[in-house]
Amino acid sequence: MTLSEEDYIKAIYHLGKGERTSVSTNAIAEQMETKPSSVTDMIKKLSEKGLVNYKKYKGVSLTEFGTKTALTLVRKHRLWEVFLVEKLDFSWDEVHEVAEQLEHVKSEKLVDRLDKHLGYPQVDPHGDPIPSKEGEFKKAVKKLLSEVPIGAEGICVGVKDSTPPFLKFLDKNSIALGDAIQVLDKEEFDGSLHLKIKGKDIHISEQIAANLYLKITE
Amino acid sequence: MTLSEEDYIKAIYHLGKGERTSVSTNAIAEQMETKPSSVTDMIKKLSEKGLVNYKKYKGVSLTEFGTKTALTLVRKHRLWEVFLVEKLDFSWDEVHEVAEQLEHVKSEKLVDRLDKHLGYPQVDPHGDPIPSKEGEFKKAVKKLLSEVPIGAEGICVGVKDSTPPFLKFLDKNSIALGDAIQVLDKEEFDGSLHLKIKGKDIHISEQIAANLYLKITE
DNA sequence: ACAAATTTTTAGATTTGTCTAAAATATAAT
DNA sequence: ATTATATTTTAGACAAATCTAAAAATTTGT
Ligand SMILES: [Mn+2]
Ligand SMILES: [Mn+2]
Ligand SMILES: [Mn+2]
Ligand SMILES: [Mn+2]
Repeated sequence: MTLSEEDYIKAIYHLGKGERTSVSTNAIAEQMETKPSSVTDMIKKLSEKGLVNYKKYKGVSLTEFGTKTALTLVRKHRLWEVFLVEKLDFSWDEVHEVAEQLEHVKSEKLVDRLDKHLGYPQVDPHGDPIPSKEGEFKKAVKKLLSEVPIGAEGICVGVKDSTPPFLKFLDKNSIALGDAIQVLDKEEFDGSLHLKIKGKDIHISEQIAANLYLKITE
Repeated sequence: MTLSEEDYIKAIYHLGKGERTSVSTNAIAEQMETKPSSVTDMIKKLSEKGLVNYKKYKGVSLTEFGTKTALTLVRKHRLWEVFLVEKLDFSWDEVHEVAEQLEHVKSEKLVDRLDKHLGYPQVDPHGDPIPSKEGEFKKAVKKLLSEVPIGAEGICVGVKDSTPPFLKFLDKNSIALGDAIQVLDKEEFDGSLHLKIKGKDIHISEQIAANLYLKITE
C-alpha cells in the first residue's frame, strides 16, 4: 500500500467512527484536504483492492480487510505518539504531524519492538486507545469530569468554559490539556472531587469539574 | 525534497565517497537499482534545484548545498540505526532497510531529540561516523586488526579469510561482525593482541588479527 | 412532483518518477 | 585515424496522484 492509500483508509475509518459506517465523498475530501474528484479516483482503487465497499453515488465503507488495515495504521500512529512524548519529550500537541509520517514506515518488527520498548501502552498521549496487534481495543469516550464515576482515569482533553478566567484558574492550579487525571473521591455533599494529577492530589469544586472534559477508555 | 530526490543525493554522496568527486550516470543507476535514463532525468531536476553540478556527458557532482543535504540524511539514517540497535534490540544486519525509510521523516526536532535520547552517539552500528548537526564528522577507515595501533577502537566489519575453519574459530571465541573491539595491548614478540570485546578481555594471535577487518574513525 | 441546489462522477490535463527504444556522444581497440 | 564498443541522453509512453471544468445523479424545497 502507498502512503496515500493508507491515509485515505485512516480517514474513512475515523469518519466512520470505527464502525464501518458509510462515508461520503465530500467528507473524505474535506478530511484529506483534497478535491472530491480525487477522492472518487482513490475510492475506485481502494475498492479494486478490496479495502472498501463502493457503489457509485452511494458512499463508501471499509471492508473487514480495510478495517484491519486501518487499525494497524492507528496502532502505529498512536505508538509513535507515545514514543515521541515518553522518550523524546515532545509535548502533547506537537506529536501528531510527526506520527502522521512515522506511521507509514513498513516493518512489522519495528512496531512490535516499539510496543515492547514503550511497555505496551494502552492509550496514546491524547487518551485514545491503542489497538492490539490483533486489532482489539477499548473505545474512548469523552465526558465531563463531573459525570465520571469514582476511580475513573483519563486524559484531560478539553474545556467547556473557555473564557480567560477559567483558563487562568487552570493555569494557577497547574491543570493542563494532556494531563492524566484520576478521580480519587467525590463528596456527596457538594459534588466536589479529589483528583490525582501528575502525582499530586488536588481538590476541585463541582463547578470546575463540570467544565473539564476527560477522555476515558473502556 | 521528495523521498526519491533524497535517495539520489545520498547515492551520489556515497559513490563520490563524500568528496564531491564526479559520479557517472551508470554508477548511480546501479546503486539506485534503476535505469540510466531515469537517472539523467533526475539529475536534471537536482541540477535545477542547485543540489548538483551537471554537464551533459560529463558526470555529476554534489554542490556544497547538495553535500550539506546529503550529510543531514546520513546523520538521520545513522541515528535511526543506533536507535534500532540500542533501544529496540535490532541486530546489526537488519537495521539498514528500516533506517532507509525512517531517514525521510521530516522534523528537525525529531532528529535533535533522537540524538539526545541516544546520548549523542559518534558512530552507527556499522562503525560509520555520525555527522554532527553542522555536518562535521570524522572519516572511517577499514583496516586489518593487525595493522591498527594500540588503543584503537572500532567495529568488526569483515573477514579476510572466510573459510569455514576461520569462521568456526570466531564463533567458538564469540567474535562476530558488528562487535565493538578495542585493542588493549600488542605483544612485540609475536604480534599477538589483547582485545576487549563486549566487555570481555581476550587474546588472539597475529594470524587471527591479520584476517579481521576493523572499522575505525579518525 | 418538479425545479433548484447539492453531491458525486467523468473527462481531460498536469506533475513525478519511472520505463523502452533509439539517437548522440565519448571511450577503447585496431 | 577509423571503427567498434560503451556510456549517456533524448523521445515517447505509462502509472500514480492530483487538479479543473463539465456532466450526471441525488437530495431538498416548495
Ligand atoms: Mn499519514
Ligand atoms: Mn493521538
Ligand atoms: Mn531512503
Ligand atoms: Mn550504517
